[in-house]
Amino acid sequence: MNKPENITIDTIAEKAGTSKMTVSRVLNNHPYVKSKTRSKILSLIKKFKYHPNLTAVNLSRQSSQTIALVIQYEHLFTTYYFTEILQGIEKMVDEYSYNLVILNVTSQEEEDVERITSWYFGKFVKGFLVLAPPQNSVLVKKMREADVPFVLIGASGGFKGSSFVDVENYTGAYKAAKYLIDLGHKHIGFIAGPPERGDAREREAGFRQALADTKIPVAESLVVCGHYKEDLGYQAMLQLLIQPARPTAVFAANDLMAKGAMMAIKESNLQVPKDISLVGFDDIDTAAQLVPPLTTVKQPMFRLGTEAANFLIEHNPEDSKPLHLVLPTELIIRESSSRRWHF
Amino acid sequence: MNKPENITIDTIAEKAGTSKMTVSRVLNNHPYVKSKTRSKILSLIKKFKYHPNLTAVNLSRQSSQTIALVIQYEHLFTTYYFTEILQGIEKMVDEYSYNLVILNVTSQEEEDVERITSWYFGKFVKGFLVLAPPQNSVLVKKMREADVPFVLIGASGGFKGSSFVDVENYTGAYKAAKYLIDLGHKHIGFIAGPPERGDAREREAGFRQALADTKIPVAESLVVCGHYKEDLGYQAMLQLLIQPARPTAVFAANDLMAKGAMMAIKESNLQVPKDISLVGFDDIDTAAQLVPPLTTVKQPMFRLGTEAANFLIEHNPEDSKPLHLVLPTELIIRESSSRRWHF
DNA sequence: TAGTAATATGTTACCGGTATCATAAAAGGT
DNA sequence: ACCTTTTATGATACCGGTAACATATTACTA
Repeated sequence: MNKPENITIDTIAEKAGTSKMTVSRVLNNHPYVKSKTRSKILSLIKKFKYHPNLTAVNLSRQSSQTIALVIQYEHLFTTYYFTEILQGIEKMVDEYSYNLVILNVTSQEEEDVERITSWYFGKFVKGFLVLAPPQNSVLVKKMREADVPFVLIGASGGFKGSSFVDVENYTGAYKAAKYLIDLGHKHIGFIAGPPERGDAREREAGFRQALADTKIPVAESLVVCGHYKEDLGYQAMLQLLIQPARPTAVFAANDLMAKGAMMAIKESNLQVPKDISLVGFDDIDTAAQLVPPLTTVKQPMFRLGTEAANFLIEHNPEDSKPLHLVLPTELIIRESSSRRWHF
Repeated sequence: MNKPENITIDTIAEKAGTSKMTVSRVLNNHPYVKSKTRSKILSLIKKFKYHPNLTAVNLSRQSSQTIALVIQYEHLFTTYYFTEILQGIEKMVDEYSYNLVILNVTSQEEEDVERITSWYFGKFVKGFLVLAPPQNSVLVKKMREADVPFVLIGASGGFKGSSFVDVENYTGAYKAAKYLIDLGHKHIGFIAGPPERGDAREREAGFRQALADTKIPVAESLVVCGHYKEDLGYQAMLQLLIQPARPTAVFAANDLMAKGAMMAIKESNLQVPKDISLVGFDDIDTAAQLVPPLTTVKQPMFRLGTEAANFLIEHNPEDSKPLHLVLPTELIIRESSSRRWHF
């Protein structure tokens, strides 16, 4: 029953007959170590399966090499683009040899504030990336008050004083709506996202402005809310279809709802785009795989992740101005949209 | 430019005119502190916004109060039930005042092994919950070799020696298939999950056994693979529909594929369940919201999370036997399935 | 070959808490 | 009033590393 002794840096130093400082130098690739000493130590490390105690390392270095991503798990499936952003984040985190942890925040943010910020105050993490917080986020408010370093992802709207990366929701939506108008559509439906989210509001604003700019009145009966969810997009579309003056084109504030809408259209024995043109937003993976492939507004999601992570890691909050980065969106024209044929 | 001094336990002790030990006692609710002293210290803590350095606490206590959940982000959307499991985990984690971090593992597991296990070796986490690893998981293999504490969630199949929680995939699938058979169906299609996953194989085995037990031959042309993905479920169903002898019932190995399948059926102008009965597996949120609501096999996902987390937190690996817990599944009969009418 | 620079290693203090043991003060018992 | 408990607080060492500085060794230069 030999107790698996705790192997520390001292163990290795002793076996190697050196001071622990030399071992530390080997661990950190310091140049001033004789190659013979180095290899001896390395083999001992292997032999004893030594792993440095990261807690001790962090305490000593007074830094953590870790950042946290705060997300609302419940939203995971409506923030469908999540994985791509995450991949962007991970890329940066890898490049800097950082670590990433993911922390959950519920819709009762108040209860989570303490738990989450203590990761920073307790010196566990250098700062936070906050994914798409609601406009009135208590968490963000508290973080700002307490000078916690953070970068918001996709929530430029309500937090002008803080660092954020976001995409041109307004312009993207404007372009999409304008595109439909240019195709001859005058009766355009809109399936909106959740009103508490800034991006959703911007997209709606862009849509409305495009119509306004071309003197097309917005029929309020053609604007319905789908909260970014597929099944609610389906429901919303059904609602649009029973309108006395059915729209000839529909713009959904995200692809997931567009997908639901497409299903509803098909089930009503109508065709996309012959009877109804359909445009989405996000360009999620499945957008191109739908039948017909979905015309949509593409966001540079991967880059959203890299930029946010890069800033958080590179800049310490005292010495730099907040990051305000808004990336362009691009209209991807596929086969779900076409010129208006019927009246 | 007053530098925001680092507030430590010593700062508070000094201001309070006590030793830092007394402050430490206050922080940890030790009874032997005069209430006057306690309240004085508490007010100073508040005044100076003192937060204990968790890194120091952990180093001193030689423990971390943190567990990690390892998931493959890429799978996030096929492991749809993820959020419910997560909520179960978080419940336990909260109860024990633990912390949870989520770590990503890619499909190139080899590259992640070191990064992930170092969270344990570096004393950052007490152990791991591994969500639905592939059957030949390198990560799990290495963890076992290195005596890293972990609990697998939903992967009992390939890892008999390790701790796991899982559900009765085999029995659940058997029940579903048997149910369809009892409804008079003899021509039953099966949409399978990814063959590298144990649960998918068990579900297929249960399906096959039910047919075997009732002397119904399995038509291999009616078994197609959909890899747990919605759009592949759609494709798979289309394939089943062009078979010379169309199935009168289809069992999909998860709800997501069942959903895709339902779409395919509707688009082919057939009706569920009149023309084809449809049964899924998982009972995800949307299952009940489909039109018609989906008959499916419900898994106790929340409990899967609580049990796994509870075991990992409560038991240290040396002193206890591995956990082998298999929770029952339940057939939820809704409206997507009915007696066979036509031949 | 001494003198200086570059390389290699060691010493000490410190990061910010907690555990353990010692000691002081207050409370209780006779 | 004296002794024993209980309560309250302090002193010291320690957790496992790293930073900064000191010292020893080797290599190069004139």
